[in-house]
Amino acid sequence: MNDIPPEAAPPPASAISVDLCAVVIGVEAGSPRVLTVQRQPHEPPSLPAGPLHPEHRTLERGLRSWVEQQTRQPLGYVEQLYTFGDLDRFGQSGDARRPLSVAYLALVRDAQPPGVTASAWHDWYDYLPWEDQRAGRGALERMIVRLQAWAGAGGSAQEARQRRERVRMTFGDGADWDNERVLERYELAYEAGLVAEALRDRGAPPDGLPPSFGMALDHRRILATAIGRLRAKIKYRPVLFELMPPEFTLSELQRAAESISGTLLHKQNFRRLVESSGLVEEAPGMAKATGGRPARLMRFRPEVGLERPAPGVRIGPLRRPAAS
Amino acid sequence: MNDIPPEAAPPPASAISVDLCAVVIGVEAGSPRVLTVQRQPHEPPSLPAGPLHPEHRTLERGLRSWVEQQTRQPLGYVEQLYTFGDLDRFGQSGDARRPLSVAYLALVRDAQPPGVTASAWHDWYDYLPWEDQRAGRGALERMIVRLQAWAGAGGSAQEARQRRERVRMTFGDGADWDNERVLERYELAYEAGLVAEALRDRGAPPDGLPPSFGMALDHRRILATAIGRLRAKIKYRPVLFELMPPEFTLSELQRAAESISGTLLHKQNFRRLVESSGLVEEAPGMAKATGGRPARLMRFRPEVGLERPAPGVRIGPLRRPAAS
DNA sequence: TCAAAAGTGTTATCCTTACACCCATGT
DNA sequence: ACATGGGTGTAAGGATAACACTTTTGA
Repeated sequence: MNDIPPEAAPPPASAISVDLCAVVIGVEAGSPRVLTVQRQPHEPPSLPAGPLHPEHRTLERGLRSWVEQQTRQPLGYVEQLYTFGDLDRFGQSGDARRPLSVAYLALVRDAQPPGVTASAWHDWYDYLPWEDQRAGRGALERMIVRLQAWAGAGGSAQEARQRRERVRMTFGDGADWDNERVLERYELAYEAGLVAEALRDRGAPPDGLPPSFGMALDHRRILATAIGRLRAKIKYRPVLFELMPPEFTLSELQRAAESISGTLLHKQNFRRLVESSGLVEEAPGMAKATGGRPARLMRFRPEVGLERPAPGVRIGPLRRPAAS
Repeated sequence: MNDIPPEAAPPPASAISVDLCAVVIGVEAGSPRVLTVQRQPHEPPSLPAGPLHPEHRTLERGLRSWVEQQTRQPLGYVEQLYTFGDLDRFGQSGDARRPLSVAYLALVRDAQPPGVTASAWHDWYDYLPWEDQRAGRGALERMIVRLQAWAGAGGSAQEARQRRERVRMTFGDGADWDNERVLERYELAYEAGLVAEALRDRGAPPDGLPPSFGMALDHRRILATAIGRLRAKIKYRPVLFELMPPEFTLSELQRAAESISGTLLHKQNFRRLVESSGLVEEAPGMAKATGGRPARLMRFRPEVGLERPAPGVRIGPLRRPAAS
């Protein structure tokens, strides 16, 4: 009547060190930023992170305190992202300590003040250039060419066909781009040896120079997870406003949505969807014109959380892409 | 130029014991089941769980091995759910060991064979009765009455109004039921002292007998998290089929969807949505009739993963509820 | 007066919802 | 024959996507 092995009842203390790790995201001047920390000179940047301490009353408090210590950046919205704990996270390093990392997504309104620390904001598309389609599909298509080259090389014809199909499915062909599958694309690029971390982790030379900057450990994988989550979430929760200043124009809001989603949006319909969503209201005053008619200032209606369960910013149709 | 505190660079070994914990879900005879383990006689049931060991190459492998050891139930689909690590997870117990649990959602096709172990399948609505609207809104409305009583008692008139509004928002009024907010409802019930765990954790008497069964530790909270996730996910990924046998009728599929979502669905449109989704195809043979015309057997088309990025079962409109 | 950006109106199309109805089997 | 569940057709309504157009500013 009881097959539970004896060890199961009182768990033995399997000592494991646990890290808290943050993907802190902001939008500045229409470009999406991620907050990084330079732990060693001439090393790839890290995400802010630190060990979970017994004094941390909750995981989130521990995370906030590490980020503020390391970057002086106060956090706004925070949500748990994923827990990474596979033994080969950083490749077959001989490190016996299992590195368990609880990763968080954090959003801030004011992506401003690096300065005093070794932390800095970077455009996240420096790390994942193929995720940015706003200026055309060029970077994506160059990536697909490299991936198809990898898929076709080595292995049986059967395997090559499967790999090619997988590239097509993951990176999309033609208009079939799913902007949420960021992690799957990163992992395929990693597997294909087209990101610097793959080289580092397995000591094999990449197929030519990688088209992007690397990060420490598996932090770029964590970043990809965060971007995918955020792209999905702005569609059904009003998290986009967590990235905006208190007052903004609809164009600025659209620019932020475009930064996150990596695509251009159709202006007229975006405006209509936002205005009819009831998420925003007019604020007094106008934006100073930057080369055209001045725009109404808008603000988020904080009551929405009380009125409606779970609204998001309906993003609307894509803008017809300019000739790539 | 470098404010990072020295301790941040090489994380000190903050020894923390890490558990893996599984919400294993199956559907049997149109009712949704969760797999439990009885660790002690006359104690509330637990979810299968065990400590993460250094030998576990990945978290998921560790989880699978614990579940199979404790329940002999092989797992199918598995995904990470959430990591629970707040110090007061189980109330202010004096336990100094921080209990960090990485919880997983697992789906199985054959919710059959308990037998040999101390494990058992339970209808998950035994633990969260207000989440089941298939037979009317009775249980929900009884819960709302209790919650409103709690909201009105104690504190200022201002606080009472806020609590009442929160109950209305979380549990919905009239047709405004959001079936995904399972965790928020459980947490409000906990806060109101209407679940047994609240009593246990803070030693205060509940307002009358709780309307549901309890579970060990915070396992009912983890169950609520899993149900919310699953309810959301069947709408955009084909996970519903992970709960079905290889061949099934559309009615059985609908019954499963209803079990998960806790609501009745509109038959004709459910069928049409499923059939037009391309997720299923006809299988040879018919189901043995159970009181009407025999139904076509259907099967999931496994190729869909290769063709389309991320289809889900469009659930369609609710069935007009029978007079409650 | 022209470029640039803000902002409005309207229409075709598709998807969702709802309703009505027919079909095949066991008792 | 009739109850029960399986299965199909179609029309109304609403949301979306696409298009054309006007307004207000700075240079």
